[in-house]
Amino acid sequence: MQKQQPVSPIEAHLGYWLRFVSNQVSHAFSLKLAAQDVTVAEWVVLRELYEKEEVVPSLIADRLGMTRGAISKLVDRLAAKSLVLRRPNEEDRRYQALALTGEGRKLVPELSSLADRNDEEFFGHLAPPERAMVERIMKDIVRRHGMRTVPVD
Amino acid sequence: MQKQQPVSPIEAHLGYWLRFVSNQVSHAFSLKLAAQDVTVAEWVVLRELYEKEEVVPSLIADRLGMTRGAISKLVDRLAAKSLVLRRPNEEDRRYQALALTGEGRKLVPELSSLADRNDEEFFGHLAPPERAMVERIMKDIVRRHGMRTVPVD
DNA sequence: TATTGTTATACTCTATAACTATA
DNA sequence: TATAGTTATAGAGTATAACAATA
Repeated sequence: MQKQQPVSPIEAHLGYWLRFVSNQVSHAFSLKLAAQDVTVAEWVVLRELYEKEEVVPSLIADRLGMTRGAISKLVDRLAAKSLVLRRPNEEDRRYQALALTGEGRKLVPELSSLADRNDEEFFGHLAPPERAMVERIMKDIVRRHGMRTVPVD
Repeated sequence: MQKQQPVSPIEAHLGYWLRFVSNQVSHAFSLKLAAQDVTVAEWVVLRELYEKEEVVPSLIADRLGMTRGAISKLVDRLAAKSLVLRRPNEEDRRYQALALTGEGRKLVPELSSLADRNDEEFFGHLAPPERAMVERIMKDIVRRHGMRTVPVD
């Protein structure tokens, strides 16, 4: 039996606790979305399209930190579910525009209320100053590290 | 053009910011581990085995919230890298014991220092009371929701 | 030649379920 | 029959890179 080197416990890392909670929150949300036959990545794309009217796939890929290939497959699924449309751009035919269908536009507010409910479930008990402090710290870390893309997974 | 229903911005959810930071922290850590040819899931298993001496795969699966099938494949990879051994149990041959090899045992402290460094990078700037508060809040949420498994992904 | 979007390949993880060896 | 571990299949992500169409 070899000697044990001193190794810090995983629970000593703040990143561990963050991932612990974040994974459970995301998982609980994904279960709620699954009841509507939507994945978290799909939800994020639908949410992006809700305000933007028409968006080019490459732009979505940049904003979400996904590859164009990943977006392409994702849009395939959303189109198959009749939630999103691809419209060819006549001026420059390399481009296309993504837009919500009527069905997709109707679905977003429902999914959004699932997100509200999920957040309330996990963080609703926090005192307002606690909540504000966590939010401030997280935003601060995002800013310090120049994080730009919306988290999808 | 249809009327827009009021939809809360994603940034209004604390879960959004948590996932944002947590994903970046985990991603940065996975890059550090990749330099040692190890994934995050593999690291968690190695870390589990470091203290426990010998562990049954089903127990690992339970603790990490993974299926037995997932653990089986994971252990295949770790065994192929000569980091983990499977030892058949002679008393009940349905069981086996997992244990670190010498190489695996040597590697864990190195990976652990990568974890330390990663945590420091993202949370080192926090004032001790801030850090303590975040940690307390996260642990509290874990306790409230009866979360038991170690987060892997 | 550069860019958009698609497609192919490979890899990690997930989940379900069939399968084997053993008890 | 129940359990431990393996294997197969399918699905959702990731990444890289080749590819066709267009500019």
